[in-house]
Amino acid sequence: MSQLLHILTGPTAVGKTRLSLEWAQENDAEIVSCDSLLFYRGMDIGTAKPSREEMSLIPHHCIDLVDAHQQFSIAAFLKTAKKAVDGILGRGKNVLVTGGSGFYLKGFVAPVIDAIVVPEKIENQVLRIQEEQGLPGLVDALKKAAPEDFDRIDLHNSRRVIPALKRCLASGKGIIELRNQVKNAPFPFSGFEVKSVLLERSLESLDHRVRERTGVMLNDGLIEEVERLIEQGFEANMSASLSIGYREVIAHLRGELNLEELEALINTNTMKLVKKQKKWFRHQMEFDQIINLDAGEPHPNDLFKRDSNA
RNA sequence: GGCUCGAUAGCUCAGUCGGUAGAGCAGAGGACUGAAAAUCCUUGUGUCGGCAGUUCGAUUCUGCCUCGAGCCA
Repeated sequence: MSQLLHILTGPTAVGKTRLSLEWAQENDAEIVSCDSLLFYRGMDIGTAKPSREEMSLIPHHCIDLVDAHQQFSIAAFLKTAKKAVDGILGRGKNVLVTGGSGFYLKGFVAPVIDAIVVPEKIENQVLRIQEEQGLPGLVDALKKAAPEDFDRIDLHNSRRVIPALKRCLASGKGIIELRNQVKNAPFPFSGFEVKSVLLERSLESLDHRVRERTGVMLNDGLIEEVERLIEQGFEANMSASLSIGYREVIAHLRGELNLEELEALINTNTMKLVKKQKKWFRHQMEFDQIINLDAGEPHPNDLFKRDSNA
């Protein structure tokens, strides 16, 4: 079987879902979701998860894998995605990877994480430093663990410092050494051929679509969905409960926002996400083809043709 | 109609005991090794509501006006 991945991405609300379904139907493909939230069960409305009907048309993978209070990660995601891809190829079908999570998407075309296993002892050690001394203590510890190049990471960002420190302690190696090692290491999709399409729209057009979509989400019961999730304890899962649409509804349920403010805030935060995604696609990835949907909906068979307006 | 309070960055507001002003948010740019829809970094000139007065100098003090909120009639 040929090891080929079709990747279809673009910012939130650009229109990925519909096009991906059309393409998958025309090309005997199954869909692998590349989204950092769709794997949480119960997060449906606010994530614009494909509907039951849509998922019944085409087999979807990497959706509804865990409960919303359970932690998931890019490592777990890539492992699951690899299994799904192998399965699809084994069935002799095409693979269509769709979603807007840039970091996760990169995992299909390049090594993005290392294979270091952090022992529980080190996990606890780092946690203790974090609790007792905060970021300065973590930076100090990192300086000791990797004196030559500790300052090559963002030392103001504990989300960078903590994993870096854990990896340095667990491996006994410096950051740069680890990075270089990862750059050349095999990754789950090493050797796969990739065809990629980036869907685009102007900010004005996306803004319009986002506003419309937020209104629909609230109408469809986003607030009730969040209430249900809170009962299941999803607030313990930061990556789920800090996501756009959800964290704003939580604030609303706490009485910090009225309905009008809620809708406005979801809109501006979604647009922030859109701009961040565009940035990621611009700086971190390369595409064979870029299609601006403002110019009109393409026919599914026009996708993945390398010679168009890329 | 009278009184009180307010009017400063796109928004919410600080502040200047008189020497032309600064935060948060938004916006813009950048980063990215297990939370990535997260997180972090950089980026702030605006008739300081209008007109006059006092002053070497007013956004700051005084008067009038305009607009807004509240209270009393």
